[in-house]
Amino acid sequence: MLQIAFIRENQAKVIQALAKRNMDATTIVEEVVALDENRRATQVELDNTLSESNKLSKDIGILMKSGEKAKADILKLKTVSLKEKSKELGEKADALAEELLQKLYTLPNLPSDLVPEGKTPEDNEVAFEEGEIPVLHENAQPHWDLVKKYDIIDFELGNKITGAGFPVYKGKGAKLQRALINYFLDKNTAAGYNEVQVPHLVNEASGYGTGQLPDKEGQMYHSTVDDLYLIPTAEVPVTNMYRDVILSEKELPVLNTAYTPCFRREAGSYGAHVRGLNRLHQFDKVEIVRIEHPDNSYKALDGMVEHVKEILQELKLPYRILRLCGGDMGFTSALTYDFEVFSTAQDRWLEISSVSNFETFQANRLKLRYRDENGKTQLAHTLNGSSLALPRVLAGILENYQTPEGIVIPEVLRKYTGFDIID
RNA sequence: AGAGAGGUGUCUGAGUGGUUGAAAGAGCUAGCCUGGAAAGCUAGUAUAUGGGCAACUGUAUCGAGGGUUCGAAUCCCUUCCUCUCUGCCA
Repeated sequence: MLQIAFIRENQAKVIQALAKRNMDATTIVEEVVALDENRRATQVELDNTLSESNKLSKDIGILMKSGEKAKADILKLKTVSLKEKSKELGEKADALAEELLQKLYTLPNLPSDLVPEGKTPEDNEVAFEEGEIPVLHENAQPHWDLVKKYDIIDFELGNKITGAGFPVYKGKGAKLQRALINYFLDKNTAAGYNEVQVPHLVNEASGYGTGQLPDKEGQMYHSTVDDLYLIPTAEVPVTNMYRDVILSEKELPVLNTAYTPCFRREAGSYGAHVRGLNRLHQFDKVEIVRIEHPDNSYKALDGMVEHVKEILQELKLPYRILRLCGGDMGFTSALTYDFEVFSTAQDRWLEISSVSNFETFQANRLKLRYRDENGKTQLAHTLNGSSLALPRVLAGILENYQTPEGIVIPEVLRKYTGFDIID
């Protein structure tokens, strides 16, 4: 959530920045500023009224103590109108604050200066590309055929148990998946991230904290009996560990990593691009989350990009990095790099990681702050990235490493899998 | 899930209607003392938000939300959480 004080003082800047998201924010910014002004004026009036009645109450207390009940009764009469007035003003201030909040929820984060102009994924900027695209043998197949051939992932079985998008991993497929999780976690902890295991269901406050609510309400599975949401990403529980927390400056940066399953309803998506592992309702992901000093957050973002790069280099997968354009960027992000692996058999790029700096957007909702050298509290910056999302990495490996003899396991994974080929 | 007890500041812990944002102690910070440290002494030590250049100051907050009252940490209701016992269970 954007800070109202910032919007108030930088209206033109906010409108200009949001234009990069192809959004005309003129009206809403004006509304928000007007609401805020009205709210503050009402609050001042309310505060003054309350101040007056507080004073009277104190006087009444003193009079009662000294036994001057008659005098106290006179003062009591005076408070009646003040009470009515403050009730009215309080209700008005609350209503204005609520309206303001709802409006603020609709405003996405301001894109950083580095974000390229653009409307669609085609406008994303290729920032980096590396790795050779392998030349596959004649009968190369997409992963959805490969997994059947080697009987390592069973989509039908998942359909039977749950429904579409909930596959069953079997045998070497399950082992490979587990190997990837362990490998990713080991890479992350070696890079200084602290491994945590977190709940897979979160409450409403956590959903609001990281910005999934109210923006993506329909995208999360909701257990209505207990009013809990299945996490769409580990980002939600991991970042919310720091909701309402004030860190000391020397505790920064905070680095955490977690493996969790992720649950996404993916309402409205269908077609060839969602075949096989390309889009699932439940998938595994290892996430990295950082809390940074504002001065350091973009350096940290670069560091995260380098870290994910290294993993893909070790896996020897051809990949590229996109700097997302204003139109394709997530609601809460200020700058996002997407990683895509090239699937030779599908002849297309598959998104496998998204690394973002949220600046203070999440911290403002979370009330995640640190104390600066002057002892003042400041909003921290939050960042996160996938390192990595499993299914598409798996798809990339299956498709790019296929040979007539079977699927060769990338070398770095062999000590985790205990086998070097799926045949 | 049922019965009981409880949730107070960084921590321990007092406070059952009246100048209580909150005793006391610990911790922490600064100063004094010391060759240095400990001890001792002195002062300071929540957050949010409004006003003010600032000093300063208004308001709100004692798990959360609502209510009673001139006045609530204290009384009432709802809700969440913790502990003990019983039940169930990986």
